[in-house]
Amino acid sequence: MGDASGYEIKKLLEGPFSHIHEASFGAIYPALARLQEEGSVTCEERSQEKRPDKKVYALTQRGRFDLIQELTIVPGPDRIRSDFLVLMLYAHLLPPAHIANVIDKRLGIFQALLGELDNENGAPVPAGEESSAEFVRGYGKAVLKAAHDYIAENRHLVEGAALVTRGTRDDIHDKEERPTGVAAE
Amino acid sequence: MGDASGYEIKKLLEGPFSHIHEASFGAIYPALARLQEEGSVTCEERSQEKRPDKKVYALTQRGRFDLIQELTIVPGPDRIRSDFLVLMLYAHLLPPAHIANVIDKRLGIFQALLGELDNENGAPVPAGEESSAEFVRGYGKAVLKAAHDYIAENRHLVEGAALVTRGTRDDIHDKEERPTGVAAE
DNA sequence: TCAGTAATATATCACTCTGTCATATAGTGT
DNA sequence: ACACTATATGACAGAGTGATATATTACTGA
Repeated sequence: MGDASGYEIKKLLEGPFSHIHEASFGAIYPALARLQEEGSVTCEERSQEKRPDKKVYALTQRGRFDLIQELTIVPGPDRIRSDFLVLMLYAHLLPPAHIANVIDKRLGIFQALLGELDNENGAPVPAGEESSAEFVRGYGKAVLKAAHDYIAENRHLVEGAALVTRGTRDDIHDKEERPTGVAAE
Repeated sequence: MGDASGYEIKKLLEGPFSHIHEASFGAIYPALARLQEEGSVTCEERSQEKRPDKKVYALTQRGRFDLIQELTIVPGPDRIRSDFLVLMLYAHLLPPAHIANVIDKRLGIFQALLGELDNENGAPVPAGEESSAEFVRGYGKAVLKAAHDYIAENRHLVEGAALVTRGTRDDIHDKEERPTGVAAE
């Protein structure tokens, strides 16, 4: 979708494409180095004023061909890891106030992501790719909205009177948010 | 949610909980061994007729306490990796027939998963946990349905006349499905 | 009858990727 | 002055994936 540096790729995967795929710097930088060695991308070092230098990578003919080869698969099911849903599954073990707090934060995250997807300026799309990008953005919006609305309408199922039957739980307070490379707040 | 062997845990994460979390044997078996060493679970070896022996693990008091500690976080955003959406993003590079094939398969996968979530017998839930489990199952159904319906209504955006401008693409045929530990077909 | 496939069940391991830290520059807040 | 945020690249320990190995039982077609 155009030339980019490793840092720029990471920002894209945190922003407008956060509902598609994640990747850390530890994946991106080694991958770019490997692709350059293989001749799939070229690298141009650009010095910037007021900012550190950056390395802008561009797809070669060979890289474009390899990309198309890689895309010619029937993709398997999406891979999901949701700490939120794991927590909800055990909501009955935790104080209702904590669950309510988590749900409020979650609804906020979803609204923020929806706002980001509505913002057209998020990711400028090259000509000829608009409708693919539109499809993917719409998909994200549809799924995010469904999740948001479901939680808002059904939160009573996990916020109801918790059945506390086992375990010493006088000392439960909010822990630090589990860190993820994704900044969504 | 009850005693289980490593194999049974894997099957749960492939079936009724596939929209929550994934884990491979390489994660599950070492984790169970570590938990046993730490005293969070006990292990009972059971010999079975007509089947290989299995090791059934059970949570201890200490394990239950540690679980609650682990759950007392504000979970970060869900982590998603969708080869399907990556493919859709580059749909314009591929033959419309291939995209149509992929979309048909995807709609089938979603319908199969929805059927699995509708089947109450999928995962027997212990008393007192029904409404948490119901919330999580309903979440999966809502999100899956939204994705399915969005794809069905908007597939024209990626199946339309592909703008083929670059690359040699006379030799594109279906590749093997990318393998994942999850059996969803 | 016998090979091949599949399901059940546990376990190990190379390799990839994540999460964290290190390094550097510059702006912004307190 | 010190902390924090943002841009930018990279190294590295450890966690997890995907593949493989092993073993038992059952089914299926040649």
